[in-house]
Amino acid sequence: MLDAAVKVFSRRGYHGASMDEIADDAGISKPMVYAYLGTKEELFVACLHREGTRMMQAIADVVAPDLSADERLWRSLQAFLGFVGAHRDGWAVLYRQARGEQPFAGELTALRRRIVEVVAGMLEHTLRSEGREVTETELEVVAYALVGATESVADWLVDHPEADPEQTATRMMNVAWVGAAQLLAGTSWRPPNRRGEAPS
Amino acid sequence: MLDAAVKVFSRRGYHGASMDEIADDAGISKPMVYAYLGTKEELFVACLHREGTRMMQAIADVVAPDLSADERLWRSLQAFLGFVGAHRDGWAVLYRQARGEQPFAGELTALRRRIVEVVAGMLEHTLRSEGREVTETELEVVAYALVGATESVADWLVDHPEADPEQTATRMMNVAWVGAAQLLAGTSWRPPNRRGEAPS
DNA sequence: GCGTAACCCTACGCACGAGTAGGTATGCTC
DNA sequence: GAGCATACCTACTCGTGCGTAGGGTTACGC
Repeated sequence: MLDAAVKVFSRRGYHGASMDEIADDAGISKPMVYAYLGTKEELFVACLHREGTRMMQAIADVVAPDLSADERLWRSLQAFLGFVGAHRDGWAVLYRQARGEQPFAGELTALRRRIVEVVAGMLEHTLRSEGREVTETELEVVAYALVGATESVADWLVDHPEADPEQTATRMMNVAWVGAAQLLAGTSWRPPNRRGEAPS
Repeated sequence: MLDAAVKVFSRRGYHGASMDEIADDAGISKPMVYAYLGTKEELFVACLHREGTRMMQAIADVVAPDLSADERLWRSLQAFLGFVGAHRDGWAVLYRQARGEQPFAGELTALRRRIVEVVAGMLEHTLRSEGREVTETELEVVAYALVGATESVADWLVDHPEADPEQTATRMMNVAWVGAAQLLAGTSWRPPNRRGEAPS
């Protein structure tokens, strides 16, 4: 039944989806939806939570803490893009719909923050183990960039059903890791002849 | 007057914003809004177009075709993040609101596609000039990743008003360019001991 | 065969907000 | 100062869609 809701929400958006259509799609009538899932808002939150939990679980299932950083990143990417490929509707709800709607933006931000923190933590751990220091903000921005890049690629994947998630993950890894590896190794880019702007 | 609309749309979202509130915020009454800007949908599209055009213009103003690839990327990033920093509301409308609403998602996708194509074109030009071949899809995914990373960092910037756009651009450049430069140089990452998956 | 209870539906009330009709003030022409 | 146009507002209509009230149907107990 949540499946029907996710499907309709993903197609129409939160406001565009009518409870009638969801009920219709689920093969039951509206009062039943209210009886089982509560109001529209609660229903949407339920969808959000289920999809969010599923996604996090899909990643957690394949990531062991004793793996190397690049292996963990690779597995996460694989799991994540595999998940998105298999649950395109769910991802569309999470990523495209929930972000704009004020009542739910908070939920989403929290989920996203957890992911960013995991990525930042991974980077930080690797950096510290090599004795390099780095500011909190610096890490956060890099983590945001990596997460955003991945989300964007996931979005691309949703619109290209013929694409192979695993191959896409490899491509993504090329951008993320080859870049990150350089950063971790201490390579950094600096602005050309202007007022020097130390990257903190 | 469009400023008021953008402000309200960014705070409430497309559906959440009432024409009354927009009119109120602009200091005029509702029929005036209809007289000048037309229906709510037209009004939103007008906002979208203005912000989109402004953004593209801000970037076009600082990018000359005779610059090196990294210089162009750097200037674009600077201009883009500077723009977002100066027009947080506008960016919120473009990025957070318009994406989810079916009637406008197309507009947005078109804008985004143009940006992705520019980035992909830049990458391709650099690659070809070094004699390397690469598939269309490969380029597209990398471009999507870079664009998504930048959008994500822009999003971060919106939520951190105290951050300096230029410094953030430098950080972003570190991720994007250091990674991209490696890719351009031919370095690539491959999955560990599994069924070999040539990155095409 | 009649009470009743679980289950589900059709059909409605009601609020909210987009878009408009009709009226009022200000200024300009002659 | 009468006629008229422009600029704007208050106050309405009307559609849409959330949430619910009240009725029908099936199955079981007695």
